[in-house]
Amino acid sequence: MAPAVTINDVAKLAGVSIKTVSRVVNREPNVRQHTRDAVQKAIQSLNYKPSLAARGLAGGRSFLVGLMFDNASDSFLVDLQRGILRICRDHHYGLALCPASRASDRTEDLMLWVTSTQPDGIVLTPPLSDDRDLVDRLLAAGVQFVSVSSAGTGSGPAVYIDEAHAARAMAEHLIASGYRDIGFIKGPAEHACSELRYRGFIEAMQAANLPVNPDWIQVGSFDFESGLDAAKKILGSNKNQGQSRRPQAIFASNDDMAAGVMHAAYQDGLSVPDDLAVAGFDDTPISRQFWPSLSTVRQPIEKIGEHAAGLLMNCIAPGTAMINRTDTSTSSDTSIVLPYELMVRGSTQPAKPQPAKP
Amino acid sequence: MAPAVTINDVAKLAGVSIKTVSRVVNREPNVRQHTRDAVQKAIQSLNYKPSLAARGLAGGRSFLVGLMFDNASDSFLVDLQRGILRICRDHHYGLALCPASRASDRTEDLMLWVTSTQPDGIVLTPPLSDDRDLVDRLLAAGVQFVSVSSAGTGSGPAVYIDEAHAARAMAEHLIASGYRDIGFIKGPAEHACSELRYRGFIEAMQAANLPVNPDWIQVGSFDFESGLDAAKKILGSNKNQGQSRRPQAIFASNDDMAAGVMHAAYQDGLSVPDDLAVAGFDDTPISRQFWPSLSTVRQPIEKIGEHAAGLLMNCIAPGTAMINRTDTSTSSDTSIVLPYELMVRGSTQPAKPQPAKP
DNA sequence: ACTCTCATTGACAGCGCTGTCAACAGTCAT
DNA sequence: ATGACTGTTGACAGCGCTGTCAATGAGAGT
Repeated sequence: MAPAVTINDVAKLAGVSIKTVSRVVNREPNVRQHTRDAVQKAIQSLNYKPSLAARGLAGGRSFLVGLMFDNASDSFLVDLQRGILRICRDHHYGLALCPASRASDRTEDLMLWVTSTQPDGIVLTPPLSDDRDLVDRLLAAGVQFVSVSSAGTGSGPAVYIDEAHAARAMAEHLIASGYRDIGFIKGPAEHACSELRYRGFIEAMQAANLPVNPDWIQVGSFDFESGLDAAKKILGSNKNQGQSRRPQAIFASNDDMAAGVMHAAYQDGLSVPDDLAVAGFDDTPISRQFWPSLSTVRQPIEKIGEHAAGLLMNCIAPGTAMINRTDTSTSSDTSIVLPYELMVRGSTQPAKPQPAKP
Repeated sequence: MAPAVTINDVAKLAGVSIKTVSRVVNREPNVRQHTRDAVQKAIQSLNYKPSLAARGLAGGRSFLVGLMFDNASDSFLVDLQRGILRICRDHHYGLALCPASRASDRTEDLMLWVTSTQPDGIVLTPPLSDDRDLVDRLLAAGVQFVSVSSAGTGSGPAVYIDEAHAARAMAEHLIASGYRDIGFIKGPAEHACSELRYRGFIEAMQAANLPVNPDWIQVGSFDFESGLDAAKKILGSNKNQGQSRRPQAIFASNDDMAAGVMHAAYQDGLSVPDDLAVAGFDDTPISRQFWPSLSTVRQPIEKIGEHAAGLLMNCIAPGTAMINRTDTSTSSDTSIVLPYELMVRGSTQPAKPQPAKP
């Protein structure tokens, strides 16, 4: 398991000291070009790769980034990983996973992982990024971390989109499409974005002078089942009393729950979008695959991952090229707000003509 | 970044040598119970966690498992990760990700990752597990690895389900439901399972004496778009010639492609399952969420991950409890075949009565 | 009592690398 | 020519831990 070829072999072959090889490997300055070339050649010919463990022990850095998550959705996690991995690869960093346990003391567990793995930086995903306790412990431990979070705890750098604004835009789209009776399915409280998305919805409704029917506001847990349940409640809320009133549209605060809504609609024999329009949030793959395809808000998750890792690298791996953050992002001191995109698709576009002014 | 508390601190507090602490930490025998307790107490009170890097360097093991993947589907990857992580956690192992690069020499890249990260073991996922070159290099490097693969290269331990059998079972279900004209969408060639699933389908058709229409056999790449395209070809294959014949059912060899088929069907104004039955493979979340929900074959991916990691631990972390493999699995020498499950759902159950014998 | 065994413990030397610091050019202004 | 400086290199001491091996003590057999 020990690497077949060590720094010693390279040094010998190149006719320099191991320290010089170390300098070349670490891209340190003050090495003559000639020497550098010779070492590079030796490295190439021996196919040398420094041992992470040794570098970690000697240098006090592990060249490892940790990704902490708790119960994240599949596509979110994978997309984020993809983005982070791309940047890590560029910086010769590895990525280690740190799932939150169901144990009694989640924070303690996570911190133990930190002290044993000793990652140079951590990417925190919601809802962990909204967890004051954890963030404080991380801060106290002096570990670099970047939050992927809509609002988070306000501590440390973060990468996010303007959730409230995005949700408001979607709600406005619904309103502009002629829907007046609109239901909403909130996310769980431990996610900071839940409140923000809800706020955006409310703002849009108030701005349009539309009433918000409390029966049509439900709370889910961001998964399909909870969306299904919430939709059943909304759609069936007045059945008992014989008032068959139901909303013309339901805005679910993520796609999985929106999928639940559509499923519930079909179960009730409703057609989407003619009987019920449905909107989601996240632009997970499923939103494109559904029939009709789901209107949603696209978060550039992979990009978010890239920027999060990029911020980490800025602190952690100084001197290496940072990722291009001049693109479409608004970058403040340490935090980055990425643009969202409204994806209007079939689930909110009724075939029958809508009156512009109801 | 260095851990605040080292093995030295523990040793001092417990009044023993660091070697004894090391013994306790590593659960080595030949430590008096009294001593062991004292050390444990010291560890607890100091909140000590050994440094992975130091253990790796000194002991020649990294306590890291690598997960190698290339372009795996979201839910597959996440489920597998979940399973692996559970076992890793139990054995105090970490999980590092190793995505295949799009670089010219994929194998070389992966091997460099191996020599620098020096994982104690690797979980290989398809299509990497079907890559002869890579497997040979791994073998040559003497790295422990477990394949998650239907057939693989036949080298080293593997965990898988009987793909051909499963596909055959699904095809038989379709046939038993009264469908005679059945199309099939194969997976890409670099996945060994593609051939196996196809074989299962063919076997069932032949056993039932049903003809296989070559126009109704297409090849996809396991993603939604390719399923959509393949379905369009199958459904529209004879439109030009005015022969409106199309299959009564399409069996896609994974759920993402099956989603594409359903999407294509809806685009053509066909209803599922009345005009076209659709079956998938994998039981990804989407299959439950679709309307109608998708008949598919459930692979216990998380369990597969657990078993793969378990096999790894057997070689890597001897002495630690191995995972319970007596459950429903058939375990040969080193490989494990897990049971699949046929999930019959709405997409293959026509509302209108089907003649038992057409 | 005396040896032989074996369980228990610790001293010590590294693992492969980096940080520190000293050594030694070469360059330039004086 | 002298000193001061900067750029380039290597010797060496660890990083926190484990493997090896030797030392100790306790019990078993004669």
